[in-house]
Amino acid sequence: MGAPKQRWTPEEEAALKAGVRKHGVGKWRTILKDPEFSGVLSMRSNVDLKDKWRNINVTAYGWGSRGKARAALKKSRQISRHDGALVSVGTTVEDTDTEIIDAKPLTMSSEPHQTTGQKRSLFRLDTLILEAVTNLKEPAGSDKAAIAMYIEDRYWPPTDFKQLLSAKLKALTSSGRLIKVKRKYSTPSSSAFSEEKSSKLLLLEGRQRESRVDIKPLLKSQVDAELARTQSMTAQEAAALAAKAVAEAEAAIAEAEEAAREAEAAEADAEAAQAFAEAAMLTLRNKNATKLMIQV
DNA sequence: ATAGGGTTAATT
DNA sequence: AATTAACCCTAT
Repeated sequence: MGAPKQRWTPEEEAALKAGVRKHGVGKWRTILKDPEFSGVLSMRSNVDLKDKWRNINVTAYGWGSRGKARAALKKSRQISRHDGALVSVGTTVEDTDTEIIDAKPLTMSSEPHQTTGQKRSLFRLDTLILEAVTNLKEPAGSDKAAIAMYIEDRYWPPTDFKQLLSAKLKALTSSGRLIKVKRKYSTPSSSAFSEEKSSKLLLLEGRQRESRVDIKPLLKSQVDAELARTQSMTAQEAAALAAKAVAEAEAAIAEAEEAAREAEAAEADAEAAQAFAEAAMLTLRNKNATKLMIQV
């Protein structure tokens, strides 16, 4: 009879990720032949690897049942949104491993005022944010990047709505409509207790429960997923993403400083460390995208 | 050999 | 019943 379905073990999954890291996405046969992974993956075929990789990335992005449709939408949006400001990067190909990208693309593009469009999206932004947080269903809450991605996927975003998003998140948090725990936002009802709205209390509670062992693997997997995606991108897409990553990293660093300033000593340490970790990973992601761009 | 669409088994 | 994950099929 047919094979009863072999579920992937964490070891196999780890081997696959490592293999992709070493050989790149799509080199399934190569990964399989590599003696370092051939042992663990001996029960798997190259097609299995491909399929599993697809599943990993789908889940890592919090896609629901309609991943395909959203992927299609996303792609068309990304293609249609190339500003051209980023593409002028490929000039220096040699020893430039750090600041190839002069990132200010997200600030103000030549758009004068589109009152109708911006106003409408602004009006819905509160709702969209809440919708994003609830639909993403991330147990530990969703960070700003995830929320932004969710919104970008479904609705056309204003040229730079990241700033607006930050402001709105802040407002929603202080008004109690969102709970912020370690730079991740979740809806109050999911937090079991709804009456206490002292954000500092929540902060401490969350810290104790998650104990930072929980949060790091999550972030790492997210970054891994995005790294993998950059490897399957075109140079233009990678450039756009890289620029975005730089902007995000800058924002993260700025927020870290802000947090450090206004929090007490112990909390400041934790907050700053977390923010710094995110910033560092964003930077790493940026470097990889840049590297890819050079190769291609 | 790989990517992508599609199907079926398993989880919730 | 709905969602997810492993598996299968086909075109490139």
